[in-house]
Amino acid sequence: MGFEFEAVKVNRISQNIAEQIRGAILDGELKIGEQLPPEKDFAKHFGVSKSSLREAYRALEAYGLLEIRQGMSGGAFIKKVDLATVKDSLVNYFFFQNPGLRSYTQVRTFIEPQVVKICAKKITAADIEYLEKNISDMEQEIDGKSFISNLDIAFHKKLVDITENEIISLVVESIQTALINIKQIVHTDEQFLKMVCQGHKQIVKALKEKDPEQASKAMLEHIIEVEEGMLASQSGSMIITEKGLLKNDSSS
Amino acid sequence: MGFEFEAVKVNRISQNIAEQIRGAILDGELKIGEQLPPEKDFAKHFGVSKSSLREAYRALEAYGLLEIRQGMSGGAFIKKVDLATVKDSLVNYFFFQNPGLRSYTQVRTFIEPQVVKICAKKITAADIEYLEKNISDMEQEIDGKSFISNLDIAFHKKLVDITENEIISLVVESIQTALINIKQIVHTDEQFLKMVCQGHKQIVKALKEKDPEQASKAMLEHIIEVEEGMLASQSGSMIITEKGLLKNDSSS
DNA sequence: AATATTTAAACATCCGACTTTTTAATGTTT
DNA sequence: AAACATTAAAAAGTCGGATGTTTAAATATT
Repeated sequence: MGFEFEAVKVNRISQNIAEQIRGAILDGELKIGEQLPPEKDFAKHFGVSKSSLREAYRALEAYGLLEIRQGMSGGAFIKKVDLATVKDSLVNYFFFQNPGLRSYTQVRTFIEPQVVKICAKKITAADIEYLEKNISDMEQEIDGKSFISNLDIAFHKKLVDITENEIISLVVESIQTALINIKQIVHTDEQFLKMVCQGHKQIVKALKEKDPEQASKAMLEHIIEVEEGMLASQSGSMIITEKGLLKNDSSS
Repeated sequence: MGFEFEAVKVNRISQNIAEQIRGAILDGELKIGEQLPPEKDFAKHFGVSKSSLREAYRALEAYGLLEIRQGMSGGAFIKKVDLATVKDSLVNYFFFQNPGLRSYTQVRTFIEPQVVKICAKKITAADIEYLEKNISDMEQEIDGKSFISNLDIAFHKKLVDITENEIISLVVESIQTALINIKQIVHTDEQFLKMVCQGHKQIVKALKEKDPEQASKAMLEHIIEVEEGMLASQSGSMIITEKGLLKNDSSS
């Protein structure tokens, strides 16, 4: 039959409750901001102990679906899952999956050139001003040797935000977040950073001219340049594994 | 300074422990499959109660980082975060974000035409066989009026799998999962499904001819056709909100 | 009116007894 | 010896209630 049986999982009370509540949210029975009854009452309502209910809450909190506030007018409140939660989840996934730099670059070459095509049509004067300030800030940081790579992310984030497509934002930002870990290790040098600036300038130039094709081309080249720069530093000697995210062949 | 202060968060014991364990995993101190000490011992080691430790476990389980097994040789084991966990997280996020069909389609038009370009170069005879069987299965289901839309997902999943890029797989599959919810509501008719089949056939035809441009073009057309089909059904009368995923202006 | 104190609601933590699940060890039967 | 059944032990799961902590609202004080 080619059918794969799946391991039947535990039937923990807390899990059952968490699923019920999540289900109620997805069914629209519970809405954002709505407050659940106090632990004691709610536990009694389910016919379970307070501990079990609390364990369910911890899981729902981890999903980003619930916020618990202590104190007098506190309680458990249904919460909209925020970007940070889902990004964390993606970072956890990528940590184990550990895709190569190649995979990240490939996705970026798929998406970001298309993103700037749209930007070229929708971009406003204020957007351009923001991007140009971003670039000059970055140049200053490079001169001051105090580069922390947030401006790079902000630049790309700004572009995807212009598309007003939440899914694209999520994907691009998550990849950026995952790439930070690699970048920290690769320890980018001044030359590399100047190259990044140069790439950004080309992109903005094309956007100012409202030239989608040119913008797309500039973005594609930028992404590939960045990858090559990172690969070059990687092959070079030192691999500072500050956060242990890079597995090394030499056993510690 | 333009600096945004963030709300200082709770300092719950369970959260502290969960972060410590997550940190140890991300730092490589804890590896996949590794077993944590028994609840009682571990709680004592942290100097906290069993309840607090257990609450931490529930959060880590939700992150997909931990698996708890009951029984004699059970315990808490470090687990690799799996696709299902991160997909769930994305589905939760999309539920609240509730992006329009337009957003989904846009991302697909960015990614999937590029995916089949790569497929055209890497595809094997076995892959083509799989895809053709998928299409004929789908045609049979349509004739038998028992369409459940899993074959459509399998078709697109197969294509992204050929790229061997885990990130693309995750993105495309998550979008497919999110789209299921919409599709269920839109209640696709026979004509629509036949159109889907036709689109798939065009794609496979181009892939057999190893023609990247043609494949890309066929995929792009397919995605847009599907969107138009879905929009058409949406504007048509009935909106069966089986799972309440579609907010309706009429209050119940 | 501003400030300080009290109060009460709700979550947070702890503890210890008890239950259930699961596997391994042991015993029993054929 | 092999199959099956029983027992034992380790570990998670559940419970309930005592106690602590936080927070905001109510009250009292200056």
